Amino acid sequence: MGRGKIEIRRIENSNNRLVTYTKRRNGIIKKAKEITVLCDAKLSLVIFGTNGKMHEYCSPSTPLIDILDKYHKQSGKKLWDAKHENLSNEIDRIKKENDNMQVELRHLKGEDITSLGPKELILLEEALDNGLSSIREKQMEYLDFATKNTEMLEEENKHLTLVLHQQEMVKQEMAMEANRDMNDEYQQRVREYNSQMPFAFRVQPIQPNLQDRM
Amino acid sequence: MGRGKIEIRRIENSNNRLVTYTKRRNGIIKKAKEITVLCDAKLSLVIFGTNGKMHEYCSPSTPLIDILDKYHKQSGKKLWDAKHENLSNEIDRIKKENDNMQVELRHLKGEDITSLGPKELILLEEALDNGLSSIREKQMEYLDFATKNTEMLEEENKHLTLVLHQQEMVKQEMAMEANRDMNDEYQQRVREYNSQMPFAFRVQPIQPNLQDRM
DNA sequence: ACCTATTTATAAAA
DNA sequence: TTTTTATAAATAGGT
Repeated sequence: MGRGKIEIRRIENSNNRLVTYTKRRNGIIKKAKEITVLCDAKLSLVIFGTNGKMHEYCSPSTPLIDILDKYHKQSGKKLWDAKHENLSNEIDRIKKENDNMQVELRHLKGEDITSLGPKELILLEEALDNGLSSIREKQMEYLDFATKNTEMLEEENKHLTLVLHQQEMVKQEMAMEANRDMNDEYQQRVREYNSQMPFAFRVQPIQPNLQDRM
Repeated sequence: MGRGKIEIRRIENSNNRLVTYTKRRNGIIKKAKEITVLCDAKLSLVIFGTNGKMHEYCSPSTPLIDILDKYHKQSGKKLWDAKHENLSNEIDRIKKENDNMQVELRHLKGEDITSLGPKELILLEEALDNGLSSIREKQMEYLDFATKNTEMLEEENKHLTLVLHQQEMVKQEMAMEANRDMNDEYQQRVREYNSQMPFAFRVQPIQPNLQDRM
């Protein structure tokens, strides 16, 4: 398709080669675009000329990666190295595991059991029974612990109350002694002062229980 | 370039579209081959038709992977890095999901529950109880079914036995009539003959119950 | 799948 | 380079 017919063999004249390359590259890319529109094909095209420059065309809204992914699957050729493949396999494996567990979980929760036979049901029942008894055992532990704890706390409470009471007794005694030693006139003045102001503003003793004795 | 000019827009007639696709695909692949020879270009071409079938061309002695590698470098677009990352994320996500399920499963089976608090134990117990009751319900269904089935079979058995008995009676009657009609002399001869050979070798009547009357 | 009128691509020249 | 143009090649529509 030109002024003369050419053989399909490397063009030796480098200038001609470059010109032809450019023209034909444009031609191919044009045709690539056309086929994607006309026949809604998906297509990926990458060309490198002798100069090393790259040109590409990829059908619209189809990332090259997707096309290569398909290529990968259909050709069976490994584009992405072993690493990639491993990851894919790993995903498949884990997904399967996931599904199995999901099913088991649902079964244990009593869901989707219509398809199960009597023997499977018995196994499930056993598993659930075991689970229940383990959990009730644990609950028992908690209960025991709570009971013991309560007892201990009550014991401690009793002790603390006792100690507190004893301390109070000691304080009372000390206070009584102090009282006796206190200057009588000062006491008198405090009483007079207090009687002149409303109760709420009076100086209160720090130990509220002691105020009875004032 | 054909009998008529066509607009570059999707060909609606699906048959035409397929034909055009095939022709143009061949055209593009041919041109791809030509440009690699004429201009020693490196090229990769992957096409998918609407049917999902793949066709490809890759310049000789240039593995697709190399071309994509170059593409990778020159376009700066991440091809497999992105893909790789996606896969890794996916794996992480699924693994996490997996772990959670695993834990849940173990809990339901009453394992690894040391770390659980009383409230969690109560929730677990409820779940197990629900599961158990669902499963026992299902077992009940099976049991009911089995019981009904047994009853039905017994009923049928009874009926069959009855029918069988009646048939026997009829046969007996017929046999008795036949007996009465039989030639007495022949009967006599059979009796004599039998008395001369050991019991085990005697001709036995087909209906064993009838032999009592002989 | 084959045919062929026509369109399209392009080789060579300017 | 890009444009031109004669010609080769591709292909649309028909069989």
